[in-house]
Amino acid sequence: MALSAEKLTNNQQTVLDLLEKSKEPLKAYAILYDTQKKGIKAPLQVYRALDKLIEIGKVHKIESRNSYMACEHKNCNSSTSTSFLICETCDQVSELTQKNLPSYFAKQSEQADFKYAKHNLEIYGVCKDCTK
Amino acid sequence: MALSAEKLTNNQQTVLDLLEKSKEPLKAYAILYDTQKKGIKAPLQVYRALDKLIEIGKVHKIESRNSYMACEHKNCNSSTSTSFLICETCDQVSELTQKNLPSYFAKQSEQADFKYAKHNLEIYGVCKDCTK
DNA sequence: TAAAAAGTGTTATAATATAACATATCAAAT
DNA sequence: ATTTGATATGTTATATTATAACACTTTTTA
Repeated sequence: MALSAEKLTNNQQTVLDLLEKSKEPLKAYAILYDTQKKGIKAPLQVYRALDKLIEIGKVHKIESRNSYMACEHKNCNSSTSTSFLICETCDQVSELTQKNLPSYFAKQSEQADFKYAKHNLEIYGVCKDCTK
Repeated sequence: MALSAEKLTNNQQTVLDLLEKSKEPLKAYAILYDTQKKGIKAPLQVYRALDKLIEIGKVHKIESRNSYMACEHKNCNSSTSTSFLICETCDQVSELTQKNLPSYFAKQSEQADFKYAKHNLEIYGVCKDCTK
């Protein structure tokens, strides 16, 4: 079955719903706390749901923050590369949608004799709302 | 006193020496284990040394691996942006030295109404040695 | 040389993530 | 329809990564 058509289990859907409602990325134990009323009782249940959601591209991990966010793109089914814009003022994170980043990075990598496969880019700065 | 001329303390020098000798990035508790003979006894001593070394730009953290490496550049005294090439085969990490990355990212960010300050880039792939 | 700043050593604990194992669910292939 | 294999679940325990708090020492600077 194609990844994009994957049917989610209860736990997976519960975690995804929460992340989609959240304005900021959430940490695993925050997710645990917020989903206890939905029957999720242990960290492993959260991490397992996250693992699957990340695998099918519905969720991304922001490595430098140990936090997780729902993918903003419709029907995203890639778990490969990620590019974030992280506001240092309000902690909101958005995704940089730049189709040519991979080819740009592939070119840069090649100059260092390195074969590009995927990337994680975390840009820090100030978002639109916070510059006002 | 200028950062680049900063004199390191014993613990800081011990941790930096170890990282400079290492071929791969090291994890904090690996650093702790390897420096016990030099008098470092507790995690906090490692983390405090790392914090300082990162601050003065001598060490970088690879976020997605929770590991630390000595900066490869001479007299690096910037703790702002980082760009890594991470080999998925042998786990060696090198730094991408690309002067124009910040301006490139600044431009990309601007298109999303985001004010660029700094970045962390982690490129995954296969290094020169491992493609042979 | 006193005050301020930075670092130390130590114990305890917080925060993040995985191991192990028995059981359950579900799709698909006979 | 039923076995089979893959995937998910629930649970307890534990590993890994990182920081808090506090008393004390050293170094820098004014």
